[in-house]
Amino acid sequence: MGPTAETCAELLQPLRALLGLKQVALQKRLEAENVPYAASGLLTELVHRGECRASDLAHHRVVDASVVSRQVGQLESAGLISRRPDPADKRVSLLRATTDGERAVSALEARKAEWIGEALRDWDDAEVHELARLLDSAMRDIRRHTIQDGDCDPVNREGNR
Amino acid sequence: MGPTAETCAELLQPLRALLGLKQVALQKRLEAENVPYAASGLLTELVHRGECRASDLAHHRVVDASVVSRQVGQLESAGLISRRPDPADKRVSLLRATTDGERAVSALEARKAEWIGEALRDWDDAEVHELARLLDSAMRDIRRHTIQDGDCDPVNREGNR
DNA sequence: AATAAGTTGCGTGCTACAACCAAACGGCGA
DNA sequence: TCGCCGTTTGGTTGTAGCACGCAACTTATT
Repeated sequence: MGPTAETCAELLQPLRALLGLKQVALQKRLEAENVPYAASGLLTELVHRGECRASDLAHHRVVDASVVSRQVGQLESAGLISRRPDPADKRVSLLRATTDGERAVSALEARKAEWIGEALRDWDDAEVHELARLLDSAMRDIRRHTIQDGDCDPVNREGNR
Repeated sequence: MGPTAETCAELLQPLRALLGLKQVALQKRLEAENVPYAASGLLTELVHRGECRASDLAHHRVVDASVVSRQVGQLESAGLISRRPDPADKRVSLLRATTDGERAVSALEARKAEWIGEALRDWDDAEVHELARLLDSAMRDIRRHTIQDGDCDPVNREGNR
């Protein structure tokens, strides 16, 4: 038997606060140079994921393929990623971060880690580690539970309002 | 003296995944009836916060006052919140969720908790509780460190913990 | 044929910034 | 003390830009 509904409800408030972090990140200019915020996120994803196709990124970020297509265009114009035709399928291009792109992501993550480190300077290292472990685990479970049976549900997607 | 940079970096990936939850929430229609997603978040904030002014909400959500103004308009049109002139200052109107608004938030949070509960059905209740505790604590510290938070809650009802 | 990857046109939602109004505040001089 | 005027603050509206979804299309795969 899983956790009680009350315990799950305890998660809601910090989760809500967490989603609000996007605003803080925007305010702190936590994005790569020359590319908008969303594209920076895509670039980070690509660096951690390694060479892959655009549709993989779209699926993973739960956005439409057109969104990824445009952001890929921005990143390519900025010289942060490169495309390579897939030898096995001429429709797809394989995306990979350039050296500049990897450098930008490293710098960005360093700034983020520093920011968090300052905010949590009173924490025990083991506690932060434990939080990271639990959070990572929870996100994997939530993603797995949500993406698979929520994804093939075309009735569900009538415009974003 | 605080967590190491490496440990903080461990947080980055789950945090990134967490921000992506917004997309999942949009697809699952995790919003109140008749109001867009962002306004639903504002309504939830208002319910937990109790009666307050628009500028308080703007500050805590780290958005411009104009954004709150428009979302308040949406929520008022939907009958989910009500305004009351502040007797002490004729410029401000005090905002409060209506009974309908509170009902909508309750229903929304129940759906969210159910969703999370299903995703974490293999978890131990104590572990979820521990995650909630750590996450809540971390968010408070990050917020406090990032925003100068003169957290003056004049009418703090309902200690959401 | 039917399906899939990617692109482009178009409409909408969310947001910030600037300009604006009205109320409140703060002297400062008579 | 009173009254006036400049400044500050809460809130609204206009404008612009980014992010996103959907539809339609092209090209390649099956």
